[in-house]
Amino acid sequence: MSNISIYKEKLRESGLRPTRQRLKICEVLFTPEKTFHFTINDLTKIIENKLSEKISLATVYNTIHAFKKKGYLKEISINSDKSYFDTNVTEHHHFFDEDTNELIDCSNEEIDSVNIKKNITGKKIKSVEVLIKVASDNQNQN
Amino acid sequence: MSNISIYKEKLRESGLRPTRQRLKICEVLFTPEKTFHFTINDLTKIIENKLSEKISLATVYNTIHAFKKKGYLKEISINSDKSYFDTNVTEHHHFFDEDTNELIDCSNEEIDSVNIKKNITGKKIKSVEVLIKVASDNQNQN
DNA sequence: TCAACAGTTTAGAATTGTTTTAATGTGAAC
DNA sequence: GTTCACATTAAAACAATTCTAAACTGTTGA
Ligand SMILES: [Mn+2]
Ligand SMILES: [Mn+2]
Ligand SMILES: [Zn+2]
Ligand SMILES: [Zn+2]
Repeated sequence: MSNISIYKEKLRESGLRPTRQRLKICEVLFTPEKTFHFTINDLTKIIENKLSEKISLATVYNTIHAFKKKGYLKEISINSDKSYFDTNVTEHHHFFDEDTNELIDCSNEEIDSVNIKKNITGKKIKSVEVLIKVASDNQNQN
Repeated sequence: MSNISIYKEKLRESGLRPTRQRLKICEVLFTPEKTFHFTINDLTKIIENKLSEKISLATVYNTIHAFKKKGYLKEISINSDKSYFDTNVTEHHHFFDEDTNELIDCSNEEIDSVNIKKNITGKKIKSVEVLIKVASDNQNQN
């Protein structure tokens, strides 16, 4: 039950050579039945610990950026410390749990579509996304 | 026509000593009639070029963080490169112009209030903000 | 089949934004 | 004025990310 040949094909279609490293990253990102959010650090840890593979950090960055450029990943900015990536590439909203630094999807059905009355002359809307920051009720929010 | 004594008072009320550096930063941030968005780099350039002052970078960071903590500034994350700050501390939404990297306010009257049907158990909503990315119509959006 | 080459990986260096350190300076209180 | 906690500073440290340049590898096509 390996998706490797499927990933090989997808990569070739995209003009990316199906290298060992890229196939491994495809497996980690696209085999799970549910989409998820991750940082580069998360991903390298999965590769190193769970898979006992060794892929250089530069390659992880290269690959993630290549996948993002092809539209297979989305980048999400929550705080300026680091980037989050999302294997759910549909337009959708997020909860951000400030206690755990965790992103949680909020589908479009769970938020009424945002009605924007203003527009910027000469500019086209590329995306509309809602970010809902949440935290434990009894929190010391300095 | 100087607001310095007002800023001095505000700082003292906040438990912050009204130092020369903080007063100068207050002037830059809070004297303009309109609120605005800036990065630390923007701010240091204003201080150095327009005002020919010299405030150490660490002090700029210290002061901005102190002002944020006191609620006089908001931090906005657009991309992970750098932080944006906002002298408009009310809850509001933003357009982000991908051509110019410019933030534009979108008041609550210009967006219908966001209706969220989902909630996260045990978590309280701290903020709900919409980010609308825009770009020139005829753009090469790789 | 295999030579050739463009694309890819890699370790490490460089860069950038930000934070920390530790020494020096200064506002406020007495 | 003296004192002390708070603040400023230059420089070092740090963390995320990007760049560099050399080695490697998938693919092409002779
Ligand atoms: Mn931050
Ligand atoms: Mn970025
Ligand atoms: Zn998501
Ligand atoms: Zn704003």
